Amino acid sequence: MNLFSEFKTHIVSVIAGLQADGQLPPDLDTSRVSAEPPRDPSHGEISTNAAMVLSKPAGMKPRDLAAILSEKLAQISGVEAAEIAGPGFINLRLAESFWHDQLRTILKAGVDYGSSNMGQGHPVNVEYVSANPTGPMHVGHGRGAVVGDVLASLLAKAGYNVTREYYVNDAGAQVDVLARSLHLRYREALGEEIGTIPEGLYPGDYLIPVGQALAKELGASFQTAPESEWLPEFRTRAVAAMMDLIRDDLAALGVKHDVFTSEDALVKRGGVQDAFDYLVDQGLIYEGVLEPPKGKTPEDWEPRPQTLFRASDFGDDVDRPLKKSDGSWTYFASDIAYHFDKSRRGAKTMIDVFGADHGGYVKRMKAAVKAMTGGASELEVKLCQMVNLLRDGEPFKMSKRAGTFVTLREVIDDVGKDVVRFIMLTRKNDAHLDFDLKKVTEQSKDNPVFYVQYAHARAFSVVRHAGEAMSHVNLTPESLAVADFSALKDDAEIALIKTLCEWPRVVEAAAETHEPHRIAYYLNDVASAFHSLWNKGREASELRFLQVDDVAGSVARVALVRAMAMVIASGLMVLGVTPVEEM
RNA sequence: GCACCCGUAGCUCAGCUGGAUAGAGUGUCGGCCUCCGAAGCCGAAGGUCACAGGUUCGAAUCCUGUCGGGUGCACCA
Repeated sequence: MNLFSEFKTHIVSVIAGLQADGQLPPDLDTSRVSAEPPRDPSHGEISTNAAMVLSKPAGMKPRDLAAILSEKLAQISGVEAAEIAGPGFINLRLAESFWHDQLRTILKAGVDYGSSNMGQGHPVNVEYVSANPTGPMHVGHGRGAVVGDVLASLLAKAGYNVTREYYVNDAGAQVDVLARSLHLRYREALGEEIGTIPEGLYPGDYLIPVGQALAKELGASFQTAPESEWLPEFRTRAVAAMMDLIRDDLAALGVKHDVFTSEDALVKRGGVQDAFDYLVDQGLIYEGVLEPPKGKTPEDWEPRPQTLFRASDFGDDVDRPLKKSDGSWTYFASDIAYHFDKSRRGAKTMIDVFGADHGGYVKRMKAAVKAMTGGASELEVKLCQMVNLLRDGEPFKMSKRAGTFVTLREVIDDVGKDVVRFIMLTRKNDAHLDFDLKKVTEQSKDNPVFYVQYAHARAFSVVRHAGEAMSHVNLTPESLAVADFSALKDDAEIALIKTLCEWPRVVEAAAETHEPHRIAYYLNDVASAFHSLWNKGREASELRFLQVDDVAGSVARVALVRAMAMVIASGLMVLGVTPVEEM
């Protein structure tokens, strides 16, 4: 519940009252009635379209209806005036004391301000990262990791029951490749000359220490053994080592998961077979031959009978194979089983955060979820576009030679996790993101992280000074919350309170649309409003936060500053960024 | 050829899920530090919201088509 939805219920009840009086017809749909902040601040604080939306069904002219409504709305507590404007908007102006009360609410709630019960404990499963366990994370993975992690935090703040999940793709041919690559490094550690890593294997240096550890532990027992003897062992160990690596990267980025689900384990316990059987029972499986893709037929294309799932019955473009020609499961088959599993574990809403290169995969996965759960669970896929690494405006050169590429870890070590996390949210997920390693370390206005952090640090600077100048006054949030705020009456001061009051609404809107980047933009707005007020104090001395001859006013302004810092901190906590008190 | 995403100021992008005169940052130009942190602020300039239709009180937003860019397109994961 936020300020604006509260007013919407006020407005709806006013309408209901008019219906009871017979002034309005009984059957009106109020679902499209809105209560929003108007774009132009001169239009007041809350704007409603009620008269325009209801005019036609009520059989009245918008402005006539607005006249009736505004008279009643003006009587709501805290409303100073209700004005009719434009085609029939009703703009509400709220009293200064109303905003002062809101400020008290913020100070009492602290960083919990903005928390909501909108989700009502609805179970949501957010799957993110799910990087293949074949090497360390790269920067693109990092974006998905941050988007997923922050989305999960955001949903939790909005009252959803969130499970954070990582799907470990530890089955399939890629793990064989990894195991062979590791075996080579193992032999290398035993003193063999292995030369250059053959094409098709993973050349990265990160396997060298793993090979050395294995050589030390196992000795030469697998050095010359046939592959069939060592492959299972090396698969397990390689995956474990890579997951350790990835977990380290995630920890460095501050990204958390509740559950790691293993694809291999899922397959071994028969999960895929179960899901498959279910689809067979539903009559959604058949043997068939797919048409070649039109326009661009692969050179090695040949008609091939396959075991197909009727994905096109559920909105996909074509039916999709679940078994390869050798009879083994496709990745899609195990992914169906995996999502079925998540659904059975209680997820009513599933959100997958993928890279944009998985775009072609979305329809079939949604189709599968629809088929498997009969609509009981819903899947949404967030696709994250590429990250372009730059250094001072120039594209960052990545050398794939010898497997060296810019890892996520290198970037984190370079600029810090807070910067990485914030920058990853400065674009909506489906837009390309330029990440300039030089600009974000410049600690200037080029750098949105520092703009927001600076506001927080400045606020604490004021609080520190206040503590020295007014050592006899209790400046804890609890006592500030009951202070006299009558000194807060300048437009710029009230404007800052209004901006702070939008936080709960931002949380709810961002949670509902699954758009975590909105938090970053909002925090920028808060910082801007604060910096602006700060600088006004340079010219208008009555706006300076601390004034020796005005203790009551200074206390009121310190309260405002503290509340601002609380909202910034609350937002940064959702982003997983540490608010700093000094820079 | 098909599917998905995108097209907003010179550049990079927001635009509160249909609202009033479309906003930031950056760049350009001009101002503000004896004073709580100038890592900041204020002002000016900059637009046919790709184009054409449609839906309605009202469209950058929703629908259709066209143009332009990106991504993905049989047993890989």
